[in-house]
Amino acid sequence: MTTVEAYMSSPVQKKSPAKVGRPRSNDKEKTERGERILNAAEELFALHGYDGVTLRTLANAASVDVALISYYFGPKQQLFDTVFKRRAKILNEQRLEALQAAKDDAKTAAVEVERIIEAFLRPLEVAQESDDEGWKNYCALLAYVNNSAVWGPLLMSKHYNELVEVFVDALRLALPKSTDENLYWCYHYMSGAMSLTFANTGRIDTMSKGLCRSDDFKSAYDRMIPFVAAGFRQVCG
Amino acid sequence: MTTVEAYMSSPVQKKSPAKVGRPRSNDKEKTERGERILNAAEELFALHGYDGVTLRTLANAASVDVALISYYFGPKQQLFDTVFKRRAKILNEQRLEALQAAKDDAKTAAVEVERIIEAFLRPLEVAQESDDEGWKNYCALLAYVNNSAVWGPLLMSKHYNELVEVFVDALRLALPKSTDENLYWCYHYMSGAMSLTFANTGRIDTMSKGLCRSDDFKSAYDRMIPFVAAGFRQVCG
DNA sequence: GTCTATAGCGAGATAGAC
DNA sequence: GTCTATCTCGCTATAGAC
Repeated sequence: MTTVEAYMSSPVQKKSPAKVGRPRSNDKEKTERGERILNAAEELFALHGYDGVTLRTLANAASVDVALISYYFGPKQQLFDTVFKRRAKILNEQRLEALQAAKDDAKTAAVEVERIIEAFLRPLEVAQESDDEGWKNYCALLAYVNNSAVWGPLLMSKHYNELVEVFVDALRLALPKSTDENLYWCYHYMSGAMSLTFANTGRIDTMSKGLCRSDDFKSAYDRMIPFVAAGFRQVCG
Repeated sequence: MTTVEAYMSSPVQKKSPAKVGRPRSNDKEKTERGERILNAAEELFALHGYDGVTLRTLANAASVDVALISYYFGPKQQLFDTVFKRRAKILNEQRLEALQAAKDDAKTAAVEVERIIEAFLRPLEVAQESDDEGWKNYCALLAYVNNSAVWGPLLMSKHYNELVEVFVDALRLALPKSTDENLYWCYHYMSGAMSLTFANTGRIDTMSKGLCRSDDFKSAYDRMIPFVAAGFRQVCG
């Protein structure tokens, strides 16, 4: 626990104050290793699930000794939690910023449904399109966790409930005639559509005989946003 | 393989022709055991995924000896495949029947979008509400497989692509202005919304502070159908 | 047809050498 | 801080007794 927290609290700027003495071979190497482990874990957990990944496979993928994983991150479950929470904060901040920008534009009026959905979903397109492959893997991991009856209740609620509340509040203002029950169900459908897009299984490729591609994120989100917005208006309008 | 196929081809009426001779303790007991294994496997695979279930746990849950699982169903992968395909056929037949009924009602005209979505989704509500708990578990398994980058491409395409084609054909007639690209993406969003509902994670319960319940399938589908139909109209109209 | 016993392997975790 | 070696446990699969 302590090791993990220490690592997570200062993930980048841990370059040691004095760079004068003997050239410690660790320092940069250490954080690099920690990140290699987290990146490999992200990818493998997303692809095979928690139980489908062994610490040995992971160590191999990260080019690191097995024992180091436990040394850095504690037991396997704790590693999983660390991987999951790593990018949650960043993602939520971006979505809240986008929502705030929409609110600023609307001034005193309620923000339009489309703009709210856009603020919620578009940052995910950006993430999945990022040069950092890790974001794509993290989104796939989100799909796994969100659909898991074991991990979903634990991790999604812990790291994403606050964000959901803010967006549901905005949607309530945009759709004042709606009951909360309708709002939450519609949020649920949006979450499902989003998750399957995260999962990036390549199924739409074969289904459409190559017409659509799983990794064509712009196409996916350009259609998902109006689709979801229309659904909200229909059910909650 | 042979054992599996033999078992699957006559799942119920295998009561042996002559019930006259000595009372074989096997017969009924055997199929009961086979079904107990499949039912337990369905439940456990849905909850923990393929790698999260050991044959020992499964044997224990089915009150059966470990060795019997291999004897009946072959290696673990084959068991998984058998579990997955068992209810796929039944489900697809029900959905095709519902679509045919809608087509009959419409006579020469194209079937309405809402009716097509209804034919696609409502049989799933019925399944999830069934007294046979197995259906609920199977739907959760579908959520797992559909979101898995490993199993999805293998099993979904194998057992559900034909059905998808029929429904996309109907939707194409209902929305003649749409491109196929739009149709497939919208199908994808519907599939995602549906999967998360299958997953039955209880997350909407905590999110909505008890206002909505994961296992309130009527509420889920009554809203999902207009939500999805409106989305299709918006993007493909 | 069923179950016991075990082969053969690999898992997670850690003690202790360096 | 890193890695070797090992403990203990559990896995899938099957051979062979009943």
